[in-house]
Amino acid sequence: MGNTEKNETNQRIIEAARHVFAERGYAGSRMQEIADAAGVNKGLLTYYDWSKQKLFEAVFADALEQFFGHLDAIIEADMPLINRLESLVDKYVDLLLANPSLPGFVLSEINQNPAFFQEKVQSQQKVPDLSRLLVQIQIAGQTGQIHPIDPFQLLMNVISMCVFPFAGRPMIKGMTGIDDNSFNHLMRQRKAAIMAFVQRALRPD
Amino acid sequence: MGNTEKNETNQRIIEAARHVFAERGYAGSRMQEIADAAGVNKGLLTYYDWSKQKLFEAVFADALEQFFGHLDAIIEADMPLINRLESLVDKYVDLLLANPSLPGFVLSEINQNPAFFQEKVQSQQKVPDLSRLLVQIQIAGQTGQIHPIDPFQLLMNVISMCVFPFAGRPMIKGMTGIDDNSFNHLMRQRKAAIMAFVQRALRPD
DNA sequence: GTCTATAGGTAGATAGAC
DNA sequence: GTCTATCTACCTATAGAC
Repeated sequence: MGNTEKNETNQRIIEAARHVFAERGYAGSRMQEIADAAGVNKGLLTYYDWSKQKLFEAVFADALEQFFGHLDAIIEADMPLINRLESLVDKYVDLLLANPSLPGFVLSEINQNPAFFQEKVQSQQKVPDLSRLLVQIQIAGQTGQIHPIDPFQLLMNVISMCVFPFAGRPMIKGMTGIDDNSFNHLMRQRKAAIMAFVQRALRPD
Repeated sequence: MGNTEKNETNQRIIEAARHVFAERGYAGSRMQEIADAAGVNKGLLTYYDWSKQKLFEAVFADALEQFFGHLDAIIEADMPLINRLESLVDKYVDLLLANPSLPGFVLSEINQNPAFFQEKVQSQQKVPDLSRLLVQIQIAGQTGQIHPIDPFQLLMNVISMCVFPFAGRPMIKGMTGIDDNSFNHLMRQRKAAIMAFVQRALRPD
């Protein structure tokens, strides 16, 4: 991934690749379409030393970084469980509002090539360590701060509620007939809706 | 070798296509791999009048039917809201346990080809009408059966919590290192976990 | 019904002109 | 740096042998 110098044309190629790969997936993308989207000739992709595989790895590594990177910061910070969950929902939905195609892209590619993701997990630290958060949930249950709950299931609940609507965005848009603006509006409302839901479910008897 | 054999071979082709398309997506699938998975020669695909597109449409229509079909039955039935939600979670997680690759497949293809899904929605009744359920949630809130909640957000919460872990199954398996058996065990526990969570969140003050 | 061989088309990559 | 032309490999589909 050494091709990230400031060359403007090269940046346009990377941006175009990000867009095309996110829309069509790796297998469905064509170098010709990436070149067209970048407004450059296909031959230039070779000139800038990009193969399809290299372009994808650059774009996908970046997507994984975005998808998981924000979690780390939230998990490392020192705050009470409810605030941490609130911060997670707030920041995560904001991230997805700014990058609505991210979940669909990442989930599709991981589904279609689990081995590639497995490598990333083992070789690098692209994937956050959730154990601290899981322990905090366990303790909060034991000390009566929240109603006791299986930490894994709570975390899965919160992440599911944040991410799924974006992963299923074209489905939701298709079924309800709403446009991008209405969808975004619903998702901004959703931040408060999720937290209200979680807080009611967690509040001690 | 009579008609029975012909049907049997054709059936093996369809099953193989279901498997390969679910794993690799439309663009990443190869007719050769489908033939191999079916244990037949590639030329037979033409003999049984299958093009790649035809095979995919057959398999995908079936997947949509499974993904949405069960919702209809639950929505049509006449029961109190909480029971209906419980029935939805119970039946839906069971369906996904039996077909774990279904969400990843359906969501990937809809993301990569929204127009195709849009057609299905408009032309046919493959997609359930959720309005009855939304109205029931609204009324339950107004009559004090449950704590008032935006019906869309509640429905999104419940569906997200059921479907997302399966859509992200390779990711979850990769991050936690668990195998299929452990994953299935967690998802079976999850049915009760989701309903307990929802019921606590919805219970009136 | 099933196989082999191949036609026809397309996509990734690159050499070489400018 | 950018474009045109082309090479090579692969993929869908099918004709024809058995």
